[in-house]
Amino acid sequence: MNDRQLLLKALLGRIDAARTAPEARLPGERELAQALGASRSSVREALGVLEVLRLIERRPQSGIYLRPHDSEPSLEALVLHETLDVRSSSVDYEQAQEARTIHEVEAVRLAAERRSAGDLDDLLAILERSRTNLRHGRNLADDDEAFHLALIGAAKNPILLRIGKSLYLMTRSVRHAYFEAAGSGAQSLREHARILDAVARRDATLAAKLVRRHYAGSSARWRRASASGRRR
Amino acid sequence: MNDRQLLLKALLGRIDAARTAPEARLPGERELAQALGASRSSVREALGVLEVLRLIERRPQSGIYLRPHDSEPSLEALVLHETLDVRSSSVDYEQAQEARTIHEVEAVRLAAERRSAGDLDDLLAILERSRTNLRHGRNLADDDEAFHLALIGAAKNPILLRIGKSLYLMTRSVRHAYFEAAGSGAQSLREHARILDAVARRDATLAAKLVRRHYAGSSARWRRASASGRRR
DNA sequence: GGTTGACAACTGGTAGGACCAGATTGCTAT
DNA sequence: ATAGCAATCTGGTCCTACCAGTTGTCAACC
Repeated sequence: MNDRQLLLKALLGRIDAARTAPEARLPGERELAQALGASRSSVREALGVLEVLRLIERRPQSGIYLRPHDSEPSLEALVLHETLDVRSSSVDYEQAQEARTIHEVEAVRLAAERRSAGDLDDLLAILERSRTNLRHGRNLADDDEAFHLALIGAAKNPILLRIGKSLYLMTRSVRHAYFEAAGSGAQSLREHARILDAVARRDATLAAKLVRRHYAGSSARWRRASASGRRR
Repeated sequence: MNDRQLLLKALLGRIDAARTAPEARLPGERELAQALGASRSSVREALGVLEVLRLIERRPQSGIYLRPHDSEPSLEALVLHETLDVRSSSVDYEQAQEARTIHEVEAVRLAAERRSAGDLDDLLAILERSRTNLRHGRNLADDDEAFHLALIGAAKNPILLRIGKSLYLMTRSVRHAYFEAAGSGAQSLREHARILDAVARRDATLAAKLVRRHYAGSSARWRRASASGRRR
């Protein structure tokens, strides 16, 4: 992780800390720079990023204020929190999973109608690679993500794909933990194969049903696992 | 529009212009600063924003490069383009409308199950205000947005609400034009009332069906209007 | 004592210079 | 012709300075 990311992470930490405090105001730029061991220029650039991400608000001649939690942070901000591994109450796994379900069940309907032969080839290649990785005992989280994103991509709507990528990034760490559990990889692959088959036969209704079941099943398995493990 | 936004807009313009050029590379920071009449500090802060928005990539000791179009820009970037009114091929109204449909049809199912009494009050108040504005011949685009976002909000999933807000921002200008057409406001309000009724009776299936029809109808009306008007 | 005014001490916003380290370019000497 | 060096680019960082408003303090005045 480079200096820029470290600086962002430090600032995100301050923001999360300040969120509980009564005073929803950050120290001045000069003070922040000294506290974080960076120059004001660098701090300002990071603050500019956090501002367009809707996490803070800078009022000239006044100060830097946290945006109230009810004004939703941007999707990119949620992703940033996740990728920089900052503890945050704003990213709820169940909510992200719900959004993913909604999103992908409908996207796969479109994919079943619009998929090209090339899309099928891509999906099949990903499935093959997943099987190989499964045999070698590797974590299938990234293969799983590749399959689902390729599925959404076959719907030929870049906005849907963009949303899908954000949602997947949000749940990345949880999915990695999920695929550590024995058997979850094999089960996931079987369901992927059936979904791909439905998309290949252009059966939108069946594909949607399978995706919904796929999500419901993995959510249930995850809840069981985390309830018994209780390590989160 | 303040100086920061103007600077961002100017840079976005350069990016869109450079996208057609063979050389996917922007001038250096010093040169940009001089050309745009700003200091390097200001340009750097703006570039930092465009970088986290995935529009550009800065390579140390090399230069500033445009990200290839196939790597999707962030949702926030799409919104930024729209709000700063920069001509861009990356925001397609039909695609955004399709994403909105998917998104809201499923969100309203959840809303029908989870809506509180307060949600109903809010929705009803928005509907009442819309009727007043309709009588006064005002543009209903903002009322329409408020109703739909309140509907999504009743699903009690902040991530869904965040996505909804982004999608609405993307289509804002088109919706304003749409509500200029005579009759579209009244028709829209009738359908809103029926949707609200279904949500109040917790009939998720009916509510979803009505929302889908609502979107299909308005899209069709918009296509007819823009085909006859041909001013876009 | 309470109000009001002026002044000093902040704040973020902008500007512009300086230096660094690595990459590129082009020239020079072999 | 080529190997090697030097000048010159690049973005990344730091620094000082100034501006224009806001905020807080405190003294003077009613």
